[in-house]
This record gives sequence, C-alpha cells and structure tokens, in this order.
Amino acid sequence: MAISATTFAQQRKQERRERQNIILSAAERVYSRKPFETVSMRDIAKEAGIAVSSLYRYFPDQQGLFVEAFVEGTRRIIVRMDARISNGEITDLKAFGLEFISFLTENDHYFRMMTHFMLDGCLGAKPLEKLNEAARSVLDLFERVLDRCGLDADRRLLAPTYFAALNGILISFRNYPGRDSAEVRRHMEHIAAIMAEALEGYSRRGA
Amino acid sequence: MAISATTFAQQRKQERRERQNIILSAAERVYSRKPFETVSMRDIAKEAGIAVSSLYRYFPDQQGLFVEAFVEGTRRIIVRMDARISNGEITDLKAFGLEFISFLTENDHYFRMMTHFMLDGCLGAKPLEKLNEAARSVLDLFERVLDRCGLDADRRLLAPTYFAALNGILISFRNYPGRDSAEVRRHMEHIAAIMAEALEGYSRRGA
DNA sequence: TGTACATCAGTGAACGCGCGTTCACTGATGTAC
DNA sequence: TGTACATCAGTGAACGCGCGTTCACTGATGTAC
Repeated sequence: MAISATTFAQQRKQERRERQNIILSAAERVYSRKPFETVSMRDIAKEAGIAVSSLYRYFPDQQGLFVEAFVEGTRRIIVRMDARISNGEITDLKAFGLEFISFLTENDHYFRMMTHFMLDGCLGAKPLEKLNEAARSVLDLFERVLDRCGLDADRRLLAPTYFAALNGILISFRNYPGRDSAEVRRHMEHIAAIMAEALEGYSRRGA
Repeated sequence: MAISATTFAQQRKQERRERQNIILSAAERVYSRKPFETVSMRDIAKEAGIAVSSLYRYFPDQQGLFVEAFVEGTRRIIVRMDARISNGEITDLKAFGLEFISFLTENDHYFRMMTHFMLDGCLGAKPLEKLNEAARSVLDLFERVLDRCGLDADRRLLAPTYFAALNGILISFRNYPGRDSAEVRRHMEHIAAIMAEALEGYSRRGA
C-alpha cells in the first residue's frame, strides 16, 4: 500500500514534469520564431494549445518560465559540445570557438536570452541561483576545452577571456550593416580564429 | 531685408536645435537613472518639464529620439578618446582598452543602448544610416589607435577584433555573480589586458 | 460496491496598468499691406 | 501705426492596444470509510 502510494505520487510528479516540458518546448518554438523580448505569455499558451492561466499552474511567473527555458538551452549546448570533444572533432581553441558560434547563431533566441540576463540581472533569488549555476557550467565547459588543448596552466583566466571574446564577436557583428548572413558568419569565424590563435600564442609564450 | 529674413529664419532653426538638445540632455539624465529599455516618453517629458505631446514636435517618434541620443553618446566617446590619444595618455592597446571600458561602465546607459541596437536592428532606413555612421566612426577610432601603436599592418582585422573583445568583456562580466562593482571592474581590466597583450603578440608575430 | 469528500488540472473572462501616439485647441510671435 | 492673417510651439485629454496576472469556476480523478 505504502509502496503503491508513493509510486502513484511519483507518477503524478512525473506526469507533471512532462507537461512542464511540453510547455517549455512550445516556448522554445515561439522563441525561435520571434525575438525573445516580444514573446508574451499568450504566445506561449497558444503554441502549447492551452489557456494562458494554465501556464501559471506550472511556472510561478513569466520570468520563471524564461529562466527554465534558458537553463534547458544551456544544458543542450554543453551536451553538444562535450559530444564533439569526445568525438575528437574539437581539439583546439579555434574549432571550439567555431562550434560555439555555430550553436549560438543557429539558436539565436538562446543567445538573446543570454545577453538579456547578462544585461538585466534583476531577478529573484531562486532564478538567479539557477542562472549562476548555468553560467558556472558553461565556464567549466571552457576550462575542459582548454585542458584538452594543453593550455591548462592558464585556464582560470583564459576560460573567461575566450568566453567574453566569443560573446563579443556574436554581439558585435550579428547586424553588420550591408552584409548578408553568410558573410557575417564568415566574418565572425575569421575573427574567432584570430582570437583563438592570439590567445594560444599568449598562453604558450607564458603569461 | 532679404538678409535679415534669412538671419531670422536661421535663428529660428538654431533655437529649435537648442530646444532639441535640451530634450536630448533630459533624456540622457533619465537614461542614467534607469535601464534604457524602461524609459518611456512620459519619463523624458517629465524630466524636460514639458508635455509628452511636445516631444513629437522635435522627434518623429521614440526610436528617432533614442537614436539621436545614442549618436550623441558616440560623439562624446570619440572626442574623449581622441583627446587622450593626443595627450599621449594612450599609447598602447591596453591603455586604450582600459579607457574604453572606463567610459562604458561610467556611461552604462550608453552601453545598454549600443547592445540594444546591436541585438535588435529593426530600424527605419534613416535612423539605420545614422547608426551605421556612428558604428563606422567608432571603428575608425580603433584603427587610429592601432596606427598609433604601430600595429597598422593588421588594422582592418585587429580593429573589429579588439572592439568585439572589449564589448564581450563588458557584457559578459557586468553582472558577475557575487562580486561587487569594484571587483568586477578589476576583473574586466585584467581580462582586457590579457586580450591586448595577446593581440599585440599575434600582430607582431605576423599573421 | 457505493458514497462523500479532497485534490488538482484546466479554463474564460476580467482587472489594472502603462505604453506610444494623436488630436483639437490656445496663445504668442512674425509677416504683409 | 493698425489690422488681418499665417506660423508654430506647446498642451491636456483621449485613444487603442497588449501586457502579466488573478479569480471563481468546472470537471475529472483519487482517497477513505
């Protein structure tokens, strides 16, 4: 009886989590269609096929939903990059940077959310903690890559440096005037390659 | 008579421009008090001591006013940096980077506007042109600095690279979790110094 | 097995708010004769 | 100098809209006895 009860309760929890995920993936679909800041609760509800008020059964408020969607995105990028590293597809800073840029231009809404959170930062305590954890896990990813590239001596400094540089590239050139998206992409990759080479050189010379 | 007429007309134009500037500087004061995205036309009117509808006598719409305020900020940073260069206060990439960071952390609202325009980009034709001109003039500033530092061989590539890197630093660390603003600033400066040294090394080795 | 009750997902309608922008109007100043 | 008219800065009130969020309610499912 007791066992069956907990099992039932667990199942309820599980089903609830699944419905949460349905909402989150609906949200993601909306984000990829229109700029993140213009996405409303009504948009998400419509995409998920439920009433607006139902969203509030699963998330405390809009910010809570946003943060959850963002954290999910972070998980995705880390899984993807780690797979590429294990594959042996990524063995140097440059390859990693290109892959990072690739993910964030293909998932532009995720990049927008990231910059949004970086710029605003006025969050409740619990969402903030989730966000910091996500940030930490991304920096860990960068450190893992540096280890892999044999640059582990400087990784505590090179990780944030390369991270910042790649973010800067993504934000600075995305709307490069008078260039189409293929040219922009090439430009980003070129600059990222320079960045990677410069940092590798810096590290090997010994800081 | 004809002369007097044109003079009068010119004076009218001039007075009108002055009133525009009063509005712009009121806007700037509001921006420095609260996040750029949350500033409303009502806020600006209140600060300028005029009716909301009066704003529309001087600017076509909100976007037009924003762009104008931004362009004004661009002018300010360029003047300031050029003065420091002429002074001899800025003679290497690192000093320039620190000064750039200094200006943009002290004028945070300007940085927010910049990232906003970089991210969104959906503007009318005329404001877009003004924006591109401003962007071009900032990149020119970077190229001038590179010349000054004796890195003119690579300036067409190093200018956007360093620009992107500094932007990335500013956006990535501004809300560094659990650090106060002095620590954040030190961290930014440290990373900027690494960046500068790495790029100088890269350039001298010959790309 | 049947019955009374608790739980909870889901809902449509409404609330209250702040926003950008427009409109019809006033009043002061300049212009023409 | 006086008068009729044009120009334009400035305004308060209103319009219409979309937003996040709440509320009272329905209906289905699980629980206790």
